Order: sequence, then C-alpha cells, then structure tokens
Amino acid sequence: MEKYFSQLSHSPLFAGIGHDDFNAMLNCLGASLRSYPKGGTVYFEGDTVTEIGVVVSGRLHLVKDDVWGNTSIVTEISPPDMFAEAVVCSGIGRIPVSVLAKEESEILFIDYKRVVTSCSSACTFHAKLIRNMLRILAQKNVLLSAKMEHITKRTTKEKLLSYLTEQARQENNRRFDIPYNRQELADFLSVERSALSAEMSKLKADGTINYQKNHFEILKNPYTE
Amino acid sequence: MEKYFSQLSHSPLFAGIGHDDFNAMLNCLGASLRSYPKGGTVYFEGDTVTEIGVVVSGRLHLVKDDVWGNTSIVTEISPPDMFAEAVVCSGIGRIPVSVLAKEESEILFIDYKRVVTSCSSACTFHAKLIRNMLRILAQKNVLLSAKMEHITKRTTKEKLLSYLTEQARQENNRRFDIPYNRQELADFLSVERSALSAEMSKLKADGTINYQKNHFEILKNPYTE
DNA sequence: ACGGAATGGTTGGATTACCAACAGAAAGGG
DNA sequence: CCCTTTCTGTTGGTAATCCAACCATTCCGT
Repeated sequence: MEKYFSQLSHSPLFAGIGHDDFNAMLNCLGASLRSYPKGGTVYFEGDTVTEIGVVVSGRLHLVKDDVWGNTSIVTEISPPDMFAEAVVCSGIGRIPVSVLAKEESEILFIDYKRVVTSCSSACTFHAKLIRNMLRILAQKNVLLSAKMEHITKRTTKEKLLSYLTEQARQENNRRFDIPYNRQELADFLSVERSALSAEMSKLKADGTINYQKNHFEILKNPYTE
Repeated sequence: MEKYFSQLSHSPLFAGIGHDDFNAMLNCLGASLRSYPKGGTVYFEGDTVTEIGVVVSGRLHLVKDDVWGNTSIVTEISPPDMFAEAVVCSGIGRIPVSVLAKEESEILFIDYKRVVTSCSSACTFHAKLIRNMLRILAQKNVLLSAKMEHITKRTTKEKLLSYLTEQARQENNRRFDIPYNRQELADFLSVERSALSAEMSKLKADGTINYQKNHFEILKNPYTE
C-alpha cells in the first residue's frame, strides 16, 4: 500500500489524513487490497455489497445489463476513484451495476461498518473519514440535482438556457466560460450536438446570447420576447 | 419540541433515536426552533448556510429564480422533511435555491459542525445521527442516479423502456406494478403524457409489453426487432 | 508550412414530440 | 344509482429533434 499513499492522500475520501494516520487507519478499518486480472469481474449486478471500493491501479467499468442482455457502460472508474459507496451507505446493499476490470486492477476494499463504528482506540481519522464521506455523497447529490434541473427541461433551447443561466448565476456574472466543448455539452444535456449548435446560432442571431468558443455572455431575457 | 417527538422519531434523520436521547440530543446539538409566517423567507438563494433544516410544521417551497427573475418551484417540503442538507454537508455553503414558507411554519435548525464533531460527553446518538445522515444522502444519490439513467435517453419510447426494464429487474420478475399513474410517470420521465400513452399503446400492439392500469408485463426484447 | 484530426456550424429529410382537444372508462361522492 | 371528476387513450396539425452528411476553422505534431 505504501507506494499508493501519495496518490490516495489526495483523493477526496482520504483528504486531510496524514501519512502516520493513513497506515493506522488501514489497519483499524481492516482494509484489504485485492487484485483482478484484465477482464475480471469485481461484482455481478445484484450482488450484496458491504465494502466501499477504491481503485488504486488499473481501470474499471460499471456496466448495466437490461433484462435481455444488452450491455451499456454507465461509468469508467480510474484511480483514485471510489465506487459502490452509495449502495453501501444507503443500506440498499444490492449493487445495481456490474463492475468489470478493463485492465489488471488493484482495489482497496473498506468495510463500511468499521468506518461508522468508532473503534476502541478512538482513532482521530474516523471523524475525518466520515466527514469526507458525507462531503463526497453530498457533493454528488448537488451535482446530480443541478444536472437534473437542466435535463428535465423539454427542448434543447430550454436545456441550454437553463445550463447557461445556471453558470452565469454561479459566476455571478453574465460573462463566463464553460468547461465543455460542443459535443461534451450536448452529451451532458442529453441532446444532439447539431441541434445544440443550431439553437446556439439562433440565440446568437436574435441577440439573446453571445459566445466565442467556450466563452459565453447572456445579453437579454429570452422569455420577454 | 415535545409535541413533535412522535412525528420526528419516525423521520429518516432521527430514526432509531429514543425519547430520552432525543431531548438530550437537541440540547447537545444546540438545535433551535424558529418560526416563519406564511409568505416568509427562510433563505435567499445564495445565502451561506451552515445549518440543516427540518420542517416540523407548515410547508416550504424551494424555488429557483433565473437571471431574469422568472421563478419556478423545485420542491415542496413538508414535515418531517429535511432541506439544505446537501449544501451544508458538501461544504458548498451557498444555497442554490430560495426557501419560502407557504404556510406558517416551524423549522428545527441543526448546526452541521456539531453533528460531526463528537461532543465531550460522547453521546450515543451522534453515531446514529451520522449513520442516518449518510444513509439519507446515499439513498437520494441512488434514486437520482437511477432517474438520470432513464431521463438521459433521447426518445419517449426509450425512456419508458428504460424505466420498465429497471422495474422488472428490481422485482426480478417480468410482471410488476408501478407506483405512478400515467401523468405522474410522464412527469417523472419528463415527457408528455399523451406521447407516453401513445408509445405504450404501440408497444402493446407490437407485443413488446402488456399492461392494465399500473400492472405491467414485459413480453419480448424490443431491441431485436 | 503541411497534413490530419478534432471541433464547430449548417442543411434537408425523416422521425418524433408537443399541444390541444375530444371521448370513453374508471373512480368517487351524495 | 346517477352525476361529477379524474384518468387514460386517441388523433391531427405544428414544431422540434434527430440523423447523416458536408464544409470551414482550428489545433497539433512533424
């Protein structure tokens, strides 16, 4: 594990946990490091899961099979990402996706019960770890909620404007940059790239917004035409 | 607070916390009960928030204003629901919605720092409360992720099939009931009710699914036409 | 500077969703 | 039981998206 410390110490889950604490913690939590060959299966969909997984090397795919066997990739997990945390913490237990190793991978497994149960020696990192966990779950929550706001809009135009005004609000400025190119923005909003481009052109033409590449400016209220 | 105990003790946040602990906990956490008149404002969008709110009476609306002042209701909160928990736990702090009292309301505010900081008297409920918090955030996470799976599909048909096959998978049975009527299902999937009905009729006609009211059955693979 | 790849904008035809309106079926109340 | 309300399915015209294809521009390594 020693060689992975510098990497893991910068991960959100272990943020703020020092080198000394780190080793003590892994012992206290009974963390286990397991390896999977390329193409190996970490979990099958529906498996009961009680451990949080942290990828320390390699690459995983979370995949979903529908009832007829069609497979689609939900996410890719690479170091130092975590997986299965929501299923474990929620108490649902049964994982809704299969987890496959796309490369030879090493995963650090942490028993959730031992995270939330204070040990006898009252380790200092317990509180830290739990706060980190809460922060991670809550942040993901906020991100998902924000995205949901945009995606539930019906038209490409509405989704785009919802997203852009949200960015403007966050920056507290009508001028702002976005972190996506057109294709990525289209994917994020679940729309067609070409339709997105077309809508952007229209909005620029009628003076609602202006943009160059990733820099945007909101000019007037699109709802008061 | 006493009169609200039976109600709050059944809320997810306080689940498993007994009557004795309950009062001790509120003291230990420095919880404060504040009242708001009908139409009053609990938070303005962008306010810095450090407390989790639990509605004990009345009714709140979380509303969102875009940059031009148009207002839309994001959620309604009624007892014993919680709000602002994601913003507070995530450390983001600035609340992305305004919180308004639609009726005269009483809200129990709990300082997050005192939840995650073990007190000197090592109260037993701290661990319980934190586990509850983790569970709530994680459950919301799982629900949001599942919904996102369906909504990111492009067409009404795909959204519907994504939802139905997910239900079939969860029930482990091709026959299952859904908890929504047509309008609610349409709202959940962010599509038109009429378009949804039409798609359902088509899928029934071509023998892909069958249904009566809220009872559904998946008959064959829609992808291998 | 050159060539190739990636990115962004445009267009036209096919598909799909939206909207409004209507009608039959089911549910609920008196 | 009847009446009203709610729920569900259907339809037709309109509007929007999707898809494929194409071109222009930018980016990047050689």
